[in-house]
Amino acid sequence: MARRVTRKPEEKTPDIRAVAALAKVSIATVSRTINGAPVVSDRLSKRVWQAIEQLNYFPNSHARSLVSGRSRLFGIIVENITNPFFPELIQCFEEIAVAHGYEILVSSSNSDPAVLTTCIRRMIERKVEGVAMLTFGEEEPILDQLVFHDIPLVLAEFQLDNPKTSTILLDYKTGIRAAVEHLAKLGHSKIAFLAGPHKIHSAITRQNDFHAVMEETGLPIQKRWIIECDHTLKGGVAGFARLQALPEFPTAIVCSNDMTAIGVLRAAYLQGMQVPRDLSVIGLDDIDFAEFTLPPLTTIRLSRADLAHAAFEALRQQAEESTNPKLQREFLVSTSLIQRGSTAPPPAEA
Amino acid sequence: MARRVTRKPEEKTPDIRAVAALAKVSIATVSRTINGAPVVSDRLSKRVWQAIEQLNYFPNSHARSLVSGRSRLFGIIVENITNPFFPELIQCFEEIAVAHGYEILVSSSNSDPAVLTTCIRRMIERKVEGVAMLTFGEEEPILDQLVFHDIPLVLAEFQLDNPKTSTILLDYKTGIRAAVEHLAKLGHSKIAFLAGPHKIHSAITRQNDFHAVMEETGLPIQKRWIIECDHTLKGGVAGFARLQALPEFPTAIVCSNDMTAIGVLRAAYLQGMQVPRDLSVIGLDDIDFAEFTLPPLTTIRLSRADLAHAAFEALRQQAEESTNPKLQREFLVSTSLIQRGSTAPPPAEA
DNA sequence: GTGAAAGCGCTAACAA
DNA sequence: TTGTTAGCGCTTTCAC
Repeated sequence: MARRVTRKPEEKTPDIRAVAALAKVSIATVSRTINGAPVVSDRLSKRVWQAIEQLNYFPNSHARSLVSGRSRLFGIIVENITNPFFPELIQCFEEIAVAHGYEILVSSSNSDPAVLTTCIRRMIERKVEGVAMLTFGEEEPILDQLVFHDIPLVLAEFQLDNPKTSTILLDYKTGIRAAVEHLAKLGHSKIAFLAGPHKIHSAITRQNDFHAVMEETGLPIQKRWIIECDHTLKGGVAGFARLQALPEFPTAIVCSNDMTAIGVLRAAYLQGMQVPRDLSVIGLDDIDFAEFTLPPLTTIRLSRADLAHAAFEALRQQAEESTNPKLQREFLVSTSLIQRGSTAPPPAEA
Repeated sequence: MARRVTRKPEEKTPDIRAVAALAKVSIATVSRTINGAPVVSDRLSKRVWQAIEQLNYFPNSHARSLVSGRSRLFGIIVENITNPFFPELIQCFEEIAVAHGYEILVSSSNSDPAVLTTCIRRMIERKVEGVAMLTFGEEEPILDQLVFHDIPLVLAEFQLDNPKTSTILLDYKTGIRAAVEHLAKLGHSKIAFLAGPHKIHSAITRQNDFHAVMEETGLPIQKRWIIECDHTLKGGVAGFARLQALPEFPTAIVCSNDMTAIGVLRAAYLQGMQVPRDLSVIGLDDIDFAEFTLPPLTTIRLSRADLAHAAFEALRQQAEESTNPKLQREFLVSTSLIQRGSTAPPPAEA
């Protein structure tokens, strides 16, 4: 693998000058070689690479960033890294970024404005070339700082009147429509929706889209069956309990995310209800785990890869082609229904 | 919340000189004020802060790092960010780091040496002041680069003969002993172990510790019941199947991590086996989800908070007190048994 | 195609 | 207590 490298303690870590001296060229030539400037002759380039190898030289990115004005850093802020959806998203985003020579700074805001404020401050100080905020709520004033510092921004489902801000539109409707139609076809009409926290934009969109689709499909909407939860497993359990406290119980539950659905699955099991015989459950996200619940979860897939690609591409364009007049400012990511084992016809009327 | 900030497009983002000019002081005074040097008079300090506020100035961390030689960055490399244990760990580590004014660079190595190599390169170029590698395998030659560049390192269960490398010793034995004794007390003697991938040091340690504890306790060890899995849910399912293919089946399974145990739970359920009536299962890690499996998972807790604290403290000491002769080079993190619902007495002999 | 030199934004040594 | 100044390690003109 990597050859073993050693260094005498008295030698300082090598810099560009050391490389230049060893290769008997100027530091400008070393810089050009490293950066792949097309002008360097093969002869010198080879000498330089040899010296770099021999000294085990690594360029100092702070110096590079300082002089070039480019940090090659993107920030990504998620709401809660503990929700499995996000690690999967971050993993994708990081892979793409690294493949393009960027680094990422990850932060979990936990929907706490104070945390978010400092994490945006840190990103500005590190001179990130863009920030992706894929779930967020009432934090517009905080975003001002990014705008002020001319930092490109990509948001999910939120437009900002700023040339450096792009938006990813999430077409939940397609997936939710497929889900509701799937349920309708199975014979369900009593369908509840366990929503995400209303302080998060995407949670509201999901709820609204569910509402709209139900109307479209001509299914009855019971307001009491639309319940705000918090996108956690515990929240799903609690939502299930609130549904049970009602005079009438639905035959199917659509959840705003998979964790909520997993909570419902668990609660139903503990109540002696059998899914999908007694109750159909549909999630949203299609986290890796959804395939392994009991029964396997029917869910609306929101592709992390698509989302990560869109977010990265939005930022990359802003960072590298900001002068391009026909820069893409809107991206669309779609959703689709993944049918697994948690849906079935409703039980015969009692 | 944050006051709304705006700026005319023609103004460039403010630097330390702009602040100095507005506050009518030298840039040195601004620098001292920001860094809390004790010498600045209240009068000037107030003027400086006012100017900073008014201009909405954020110091450039690249410039700071370059001249001070301190990046206030730590790297953390995990094996697979998709295993829920790691996001929980990262979350803790980040919180502590930010509270101490550090930033973190997260990377997932996926046990791929090539990925690891580039991620270490990136960390060196960013001049991280320390790297935490909490799970790793045969990557010693790659670590040489960090040693070469004088970067402090903290490893789990692996000693490196280098003054800047600290070690976190994980006392799995205490937890595993409690688990095995718990099973023994319930009447189990046929105990299998589903190990993690042998290319990971900690997986081998866990297996060895299980082996040692079984001997200590005087329980019979069946070599065929010690099976290498891969720390994933699917791996647990596969391990369960391999166990079933054997002429005799154990009455209890201890797993090298919780994901494996969750796989076993699932496989058992699908085989019509009831846990814990027909089979007892014990995990290791105590991820958040362990509480919510069906039945709730009895597991050996490895505190993420403790681990994150130890890792951070090791790096912080190295970064800030490297001259301190009695710097702590070894840290111990313990484990303990969390009894939940997946263990019970073995079924009566057939 | 190559080198000399200016300077990115800041900290720290030294002077006052 | 404050200001002046030299550089941190590099990229990028601008000459040659």
